Amino acid sequence: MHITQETDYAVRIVYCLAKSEARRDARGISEEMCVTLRFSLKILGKLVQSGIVASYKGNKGGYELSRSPKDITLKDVITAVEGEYKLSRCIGADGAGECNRGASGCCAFQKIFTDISSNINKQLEGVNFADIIQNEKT
Amino acid sequence: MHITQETDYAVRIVYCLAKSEARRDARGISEEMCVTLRFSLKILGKLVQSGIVASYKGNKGGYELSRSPKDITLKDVITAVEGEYKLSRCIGADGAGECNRGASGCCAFQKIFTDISSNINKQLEGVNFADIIQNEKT
DNA sequence: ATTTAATTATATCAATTTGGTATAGTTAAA
DNA sequence: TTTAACTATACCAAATTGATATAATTAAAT
Repeated sequence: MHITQETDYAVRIVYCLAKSEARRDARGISEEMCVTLRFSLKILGKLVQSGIVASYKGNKGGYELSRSPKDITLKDVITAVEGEYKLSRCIGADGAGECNRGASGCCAFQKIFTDISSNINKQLEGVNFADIIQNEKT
Repeated sequence: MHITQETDYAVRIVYCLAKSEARRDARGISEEMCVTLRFSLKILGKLVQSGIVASYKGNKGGYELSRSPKDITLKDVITAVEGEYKLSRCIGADGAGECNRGASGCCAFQKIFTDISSNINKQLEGVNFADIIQNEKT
């Protein structure tokens, strides 16, 4: 019932890129965020795949955010690393049922779990990286 | 970023006891909730230890809720099985810092993670088992 | 007292997830 | 052509999770 270490690192990496406002290579990011280079590379790969980060190969290559920090939310990063959030396995990512308890393929908790998941998702969507940087300054 | 299978079972077990309004033995509960007897016993042990459920040994023994369903929330059950909820390991259960990033032992995310954790906790505290049973009937 | 039907404590174990590493290959600027 | 980057794939070990086993304890009923 918490984000994984890997996701925590991912949040810090995105934060680092957001603050840098420049292309950064994996080595620099990993040193600044105190995450091993190889693990950073793995996480950066996931962030690239999900479209949050753009990568540039070759000499002078590196990583940049692919859109403005204000358009990247905590939910985006969590989803990129862990997949779609849901409270219980018994519900699908879209809120539809996945468990088969009860004759109707439905159970007492599907709606409740779905509602809570959706509220938590809204929470996570409400925090973007421009805000995070802004808040830090105050 | 979701509740474990064990917690999901625990929620169903508490729900079962809440609906029964009578002393139930582990075998009956486990059959009704489709959880193996032994695993049910383990979960019931945690619920007893946390004070949600009362146990009675010996012949005609079994389990009952130790207080009214309306006074048992989803958060109570999740905490009983998984321990206190927090979004990231980098914050303590009380919201105090546990990580040591940054010179001051503080980091850009401690406040944000703490705020979100506390909101999610409020969500989970807002759902009690009397409501769950009530909702099901409509 | 004895039997029986229950819980309890402790220990163990296998499967899954998580955290982290290694290697070989690809790309593009200089 | 060299070099400094990223990429894809695979692998492995530690931690967590899900589940089981055994032996002991308890209390009602006979």
